Amino acid sequence: MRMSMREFYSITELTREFDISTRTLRFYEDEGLIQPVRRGRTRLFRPSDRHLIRQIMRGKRLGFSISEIREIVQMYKEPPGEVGQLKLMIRRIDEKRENLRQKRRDLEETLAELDLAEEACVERLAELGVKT
Amino acid sequence: MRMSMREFYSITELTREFDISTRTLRFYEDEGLIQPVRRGRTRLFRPSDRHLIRQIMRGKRLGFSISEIREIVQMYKEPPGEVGQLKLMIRRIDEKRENLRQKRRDLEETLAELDLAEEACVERLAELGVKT
DNA sequence: TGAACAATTGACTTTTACGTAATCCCCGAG
DNA sequence: CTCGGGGATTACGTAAAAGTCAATTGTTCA
Repeated sequence: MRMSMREFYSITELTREFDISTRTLRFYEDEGLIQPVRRGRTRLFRPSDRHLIRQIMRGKRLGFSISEIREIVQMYKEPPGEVGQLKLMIRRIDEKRENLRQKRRDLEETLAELDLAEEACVERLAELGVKT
Repeated sequence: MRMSMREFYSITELTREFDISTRTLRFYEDEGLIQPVRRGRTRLFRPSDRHLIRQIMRGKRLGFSISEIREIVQMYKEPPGEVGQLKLMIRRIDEKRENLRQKRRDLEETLAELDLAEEACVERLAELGVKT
């Protein structure tokens, strides 16, 4: 049935939802990350555009540049039809995954060190006779 | 014993080890991230500076800005002596950890989608009669 | 219909994180 | 000595990713 699946979102709706500016969304369109349709000159964002924006924001939070994000969203799309292209795509996906696994290691290490730092603070507080 | 623990590293040694430029290391010093000692005007990097650089690079890979990295390395240092400062520090550590956990969720989601994308490619290859 | 409001476009500005000379100092080898 | 290499400083340049501002152009609804 897919009720309540809206057909279009306005640009300001999405800026509010994702807490970004219209300038940013237009910038992403210029960069070819999203292609909202138009009614006259006004942009109409489909659910698929919205989903893409969600993925873009995720990429941003992970510190990827626009061009890296462009590469990643390419990977999510329909696989190419030609064998060479497919193999290339698979290799690039593997590279990205390796990249992400490195980030995960970095992340775990950082979290571990922050845990230690917090422990040290709590201990210090205890020494000063403060109840946590 | 701590044999083979060198006392100092030169700037070019570290640029080679971390694959960054001297400009970058001087920039980090200007930004207050590292404080190598000096012999005359020449910078001498201690093992602790080297360790800090390692942490900085980790922060970079995770997409943190210089000021975020500055905040993080503050947290690794000795806990402050005053109760108010300690409590503040603990709150900030918690915030960073929440931030990192968000990154981890983003990371897992991205990895999962890349897995799907790769599967799709492999399937497509199989359809085309290519043996993986 | 006409004022208010939402969107668009284009140009210019800003911030971050360095890159890139240009020039100078110091030191050890030949 | 002297010169070549490593290091320092100063200052200007730049690419990425938007922010900001101005001038217009629809759009709506009282």
